[in-house]
Amino acid sequence: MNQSSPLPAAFVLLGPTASGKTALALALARQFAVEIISVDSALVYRGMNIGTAKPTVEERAACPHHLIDILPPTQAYTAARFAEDATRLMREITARGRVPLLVGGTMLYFRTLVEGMAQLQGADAQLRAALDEEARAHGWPHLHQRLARLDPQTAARLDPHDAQRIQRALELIALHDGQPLAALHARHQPPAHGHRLCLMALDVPDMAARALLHQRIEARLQAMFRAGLVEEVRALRQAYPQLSIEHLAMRCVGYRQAWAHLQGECDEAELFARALAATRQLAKRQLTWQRQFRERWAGWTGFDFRRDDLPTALAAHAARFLETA
RNA sequence: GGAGGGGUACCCAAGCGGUCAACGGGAGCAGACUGUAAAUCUGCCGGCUCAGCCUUCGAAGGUUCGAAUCCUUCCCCCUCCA
Repeated sequence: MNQSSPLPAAFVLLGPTASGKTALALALARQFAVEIISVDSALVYRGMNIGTAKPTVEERAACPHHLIDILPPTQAYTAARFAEDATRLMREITARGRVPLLVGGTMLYFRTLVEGMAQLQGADAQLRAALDEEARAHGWPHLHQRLARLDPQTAARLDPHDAQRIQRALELIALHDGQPLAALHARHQPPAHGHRLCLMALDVPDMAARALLHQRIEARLQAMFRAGLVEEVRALRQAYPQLSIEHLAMRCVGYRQAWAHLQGECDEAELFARALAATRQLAKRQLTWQRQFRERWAGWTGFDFRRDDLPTALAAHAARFLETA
């Protein structure tokens, strides 16, 4: 990279669920020649529109949108796949003379985008099935003990009940000839997208702001129910007979709870209460990530999500970023 | 009016003379997080000048060395009979 060709710019907009990202992204799209890349593990699935608060077809007509509706809910999308897709799309968009605008709330994906990730083997369905089987028989603490023999360092930092991470650790070790995770993580690769990122975040800075976010979440969930969230899940079950609660798509907030309701596990009032709590908890975890990012990433700029001048404030910030090449 | 059941911390709910600030679950708050991440997991969770102290188990009295647990009266809720 020489000084006469600085890295092209990309805009990044992240925030917790229901903080207003979609509308803001569209506002930016009116002022800049952008193409939007969705950074969202749920928007990738076709047929999941209401519960994911997916931008409507009309909204998406305002500018090109990517990584939305790219898979049926029976398939799995992953962070690694996102890293590949986003890298490719960012280059393509820049080559077209536009600016990539990455918008969403899947914080692991953002971390991959900014910090990169290690070059590792992907999921191995057979291996995972075998480990699940063992866990059912003996429990995850038992598998954690095995991990302690194979990779004491990793076992020490994982809780014996952290099913997902124990499984992935054992999977990785098996796929990499017994190498411990520390060695594998040493293969960490910086991100390959070749852009300098304008990091803009929607902040929820105090408990009063949190209370407002909770109100918005509840209002939006009510709207989702009125719009037919339960019917959407019912339709998915009919359209994809093989679809089960095990599929990643059905682990999404709202869908998982609606699934339980359709199985007769709870009435609609209970469904609503559970989905509401799950959404708030999601927002909370997103905010935990954001606090960490704020400390870690240079150039991070937070905006209180309650501000009523957000479109102009973000546009001004983005314009300044473009100028400081 | 009569018979019975019940009122426990934000919610549900165990406890039924001491080991109870009170099992458990939910909610909430904080945190972790390297190819499942809208996932998975952990900690805290009455108050305080916090190895101790203070105020709690519908209310008020009482019994007892000691009560959420026993007694009395009162208030409220539910079921059945009238």
